[in-house]
Order: sequence, then structure tokens, then C-alpha cells
Amino acid sequence: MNEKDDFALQDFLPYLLNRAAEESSLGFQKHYKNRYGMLRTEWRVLFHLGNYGQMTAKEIGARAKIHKTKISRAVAKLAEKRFVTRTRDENDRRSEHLALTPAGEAAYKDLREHALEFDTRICARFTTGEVAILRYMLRNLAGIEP
Amino acid sequence: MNEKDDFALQDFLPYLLNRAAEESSLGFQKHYKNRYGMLRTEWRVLFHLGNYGQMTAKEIGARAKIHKTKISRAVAKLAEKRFVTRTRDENDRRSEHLALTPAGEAAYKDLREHALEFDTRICARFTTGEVAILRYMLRNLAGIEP
DNA sequence: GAATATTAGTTGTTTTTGTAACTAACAAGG
DNA sequence: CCTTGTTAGTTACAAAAACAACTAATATTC
Repeated sequence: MNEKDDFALQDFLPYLLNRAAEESSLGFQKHYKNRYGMLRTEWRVLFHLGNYGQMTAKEIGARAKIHKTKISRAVAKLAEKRFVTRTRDENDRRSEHLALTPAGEAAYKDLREHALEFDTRICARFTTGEVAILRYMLRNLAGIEP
Repeated sequence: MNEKDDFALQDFLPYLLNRAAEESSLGFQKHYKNRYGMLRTEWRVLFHLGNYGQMTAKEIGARAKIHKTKISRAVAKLAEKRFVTRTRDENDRRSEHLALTPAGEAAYKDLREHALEFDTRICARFTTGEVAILRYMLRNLAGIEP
């Protein structure tokens, strides 16, 4: 088997990336899942609002490359949890500006703390230079402008 | 906003990893999806069998960290497509040995070719050293023994 | 060697996602 | 204006994933 096999599955980047992503997500997931009953898209939306301030659903979608239906549902759940408020734009009444409530802000800060700690723990396994290279490469692969 | 904010979402590794994984998966997906109507778990199982030869569902699950229900369904579909054969282990009649049929082998080789090409194209954006570091780090993060 | 526990794999049910079609608001061209 | 086109966001339905409960075979233990 595998005659001229210069291909190793565990070196294939899409495979490796997915495995690493799943593994690292799993570790962070329990924070937002257990404590706040959130889904992945929900904390992403929450983090965007916490990180960049008031945004519309469309802006979040564009920045995070999340489909609008996922955002719509995530926003609905976050609004239900009283973590975000939605206010119609008076100039363009199709879109609405999303912002964190104090409770949402608190959840964001709490989760951000855990995220930072989690991230630090991951990075501790590598040298500073390695981590810098990893981030630079992942940003490139993800299509995020440097 | 963001008073003592030494936290940037686009530097958070689980986020970056997921974005990069999603992006890279998307590119490769169309090969196995359009040409063979496969799902992600299906090509993973196919690749394991092609790469490591005959295995049981359990062994694949352990190596790829895929849940047994996903494997069970993927194997069922692959068997339906006549890409794998299942033969009961005579010593332990609970488990069965999975192996590729000639058609499965052909599909594997075809997809492997595309995978290799895809991987090469991705790597071309970086230096050899960077790619080596990336692979090493991802293997570590994914919990794959070096 | 019967009773209990484990293991390999499957099936059923519930969540979550993906996709397409929809509503409502705005924009442009005639 | 008023038809046609576009955009922001929602909803409905189909596909896939997660989780729990199941069957059948093997191990264990008393």
C-alpha cells in the first residue's frame, strides 16, 4: 500500500487546521457554553460588539465572515438573554445597531478574561517567535488583513 | 470602550484557528463534495483507509478523534457508494475490518492528488521554515504525537 | 457457568447548520 | 411617481451534527 506516498494525512494542512481548531475550541467552549448557555456564533457576536463597540449585523457578518442567517439567530438569542439591544437606524430603517447591555458587557468582560488566560496557556507551550509566526500565518490563511 | 484592552479578537488563537480552518476547508471541500458527493467525515475515513490500509471503525475514530456515530454513518455511505468493504473479525465478531474497494482506492488516489496540490499551493505563500513551524505547532495543538 | 459489565457499532431524537425563499426598506431609471 | 433592482434582516425547510439509548458480542467475576 501507499506506493509513491509522499502524502501524509497528518501533514495535510486543512486536516491539521481543523483538528487543531476543534481541539482548541473545545477547551474554550465550556466557558461560554456552561456559564452562559451560548453557542459559538453567539460568543463571536458578543465579542465583536465588546471589542469594536456598536455594530450592525451586516458589519459583524462581513468582519467575521459569518452568514447573515447565523448572525440573525445569534442576535435573537443574545437579545432574549438581554445581552444586546437593537436600535433601528433612522436613516436606513432596514438595519439596526446592536450594542451590549450592561449584562452583556459583564459577560463579555468575564469571557474575555477567560479567553486571555486560555490563550496565554496555549502560547506558553511555544516560544514567542513561534507564536508570532503562527498568528501571522493563520491570519493569512484566514484571509484577515495583517 | 475597551479600557484595559490588551485583548484583540483577531489574535485569539481559537478564533484564528477556526477561521483559518474554515477557510482552508472550503477550498478543498469542492473536490470531494462535487466530484464524489462526500461529506467531510467521509473523506476523512476514506483518507484514513487509503493512508493506513485496513482499519476498524474504532481505530479510525481513535486516530482521527471522530465520534463513533459519525464514523458509522460515514462508513455506511461509503459502503453504499461501493468505496469500502466491511468484513467481520472472526475473533471478535463485534468489530469489522474496513478496506477500500478498487473504486474507493481510485477515488482516494484522485483526491489525494488534489489534496497534495492544494496543500502545495497553500504552502507556496510561506517559506519552508515557516511551514515546518506551522505544522509542528498545529500537530501539537491538535494533540497529535509528533 | 450464570450474572454483570464492557465494548463495537447502530439507530432514534433533538439541536444546529445550510440554503432558499421571503419581507420590508431603500435606490434608480424611466 | 412607479416599475425594477438591491439590500438588511428574517423565516421556513432540508441537511448534518450532537447526544442518548439501543443491540449484539465479548469479558469479567463470583
